[in-house]
Amino acid sequence: MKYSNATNYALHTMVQLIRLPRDASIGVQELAKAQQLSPTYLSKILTKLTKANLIESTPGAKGGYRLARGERDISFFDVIQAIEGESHLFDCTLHRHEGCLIEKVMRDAEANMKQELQEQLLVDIAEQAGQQQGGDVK
Amino acid sequence: MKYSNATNYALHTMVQLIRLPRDASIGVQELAKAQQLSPTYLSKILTKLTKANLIESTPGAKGGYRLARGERDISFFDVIQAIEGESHLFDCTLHRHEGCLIEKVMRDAEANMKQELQEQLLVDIAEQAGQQQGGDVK
DNA sequence: ATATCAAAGACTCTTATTGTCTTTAATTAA
DNA sequence: TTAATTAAAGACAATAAGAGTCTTTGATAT
Ligand code: SF4
Ligand code: SF4
Repeated sequence: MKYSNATNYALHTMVQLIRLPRDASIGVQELAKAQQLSPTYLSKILTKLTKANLIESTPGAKGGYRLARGERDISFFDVIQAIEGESHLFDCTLHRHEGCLIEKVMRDAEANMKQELQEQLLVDIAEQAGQQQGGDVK
Repeated sequence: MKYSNATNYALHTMVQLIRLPRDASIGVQELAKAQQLSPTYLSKILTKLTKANLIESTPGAKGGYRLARGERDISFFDVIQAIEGESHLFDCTLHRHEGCLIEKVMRDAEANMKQELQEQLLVDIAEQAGQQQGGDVK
């Protein structure tokens, strides 16, 4: 029970993109290099982020990726949901009783966490995170 | 990214045990029947619950399982942790920078959820849940 | 037309979950 | 003390999900 590595990569990639100069684009090659990650694999992650309207892509020469919205409009939750999907942490696959109380407790707790992650903006950690992640990627 | 079925089974089993008359024991056979689940598989789950000191077991004839502590001392979180372990929802397997801000945000949100689950007692839903789960297990 | 880039899909590899089966050990009842 | 009963442990198989690679297609700029 753990968020996938893809989510981790996505968060880092978004930080990279947020730290990019306004209106600049960057290709998957460069993005992948910073994370020591295969470009084709990262490409899949980027496609998910694109479909979630967090970033936008332009193919062809001088193309690449850039943010699709203001940086103060990008939360941790947005990125996580783009990768992990809409699925719930708890999903009863058994009988699906109407008005299940177990599910309600679990869903409420989960909603709480997601709410908190919705309020956390990536841009708020992007500056300091840059010192870390930009620093010793060996 | 979903809590395992085992966690679901464990929650249901704990509800069953909470609804049991005081100081009565019940064997894995009966517990499994109510959930239409293989006894040997449920047995593994029960062993985890036992190791987490949520229930206690006695082998041999007239043995079985019963609560190991007061029912107001058993939270959702206790059961979940017994099955899922201590692992975190977010665990950076990459560089493990000191004082990572991404991890901090994720861990704080997770802690929030777990705190809420710690406050939710199984006994508080056991009565109504019994009507559901005891009812139409077909 | 050509070089450059993202998107899509088929495919493999690895890991975790789910589940079964068999053996061992502890307890009670006869 | 023997037999019946029950949990614990561990080996094993089946399935599903995640991680990752490779190749093809399609869009864009020069
Ligand atoms: S009580 Fe809730 S969790 Fe349990 S089987 Fe019914 S719907 Fe599922
Ligand atoms: S910044 Fe945090 S999440 Fe990113 S690689 Fe470092 S420790 Fe891991």
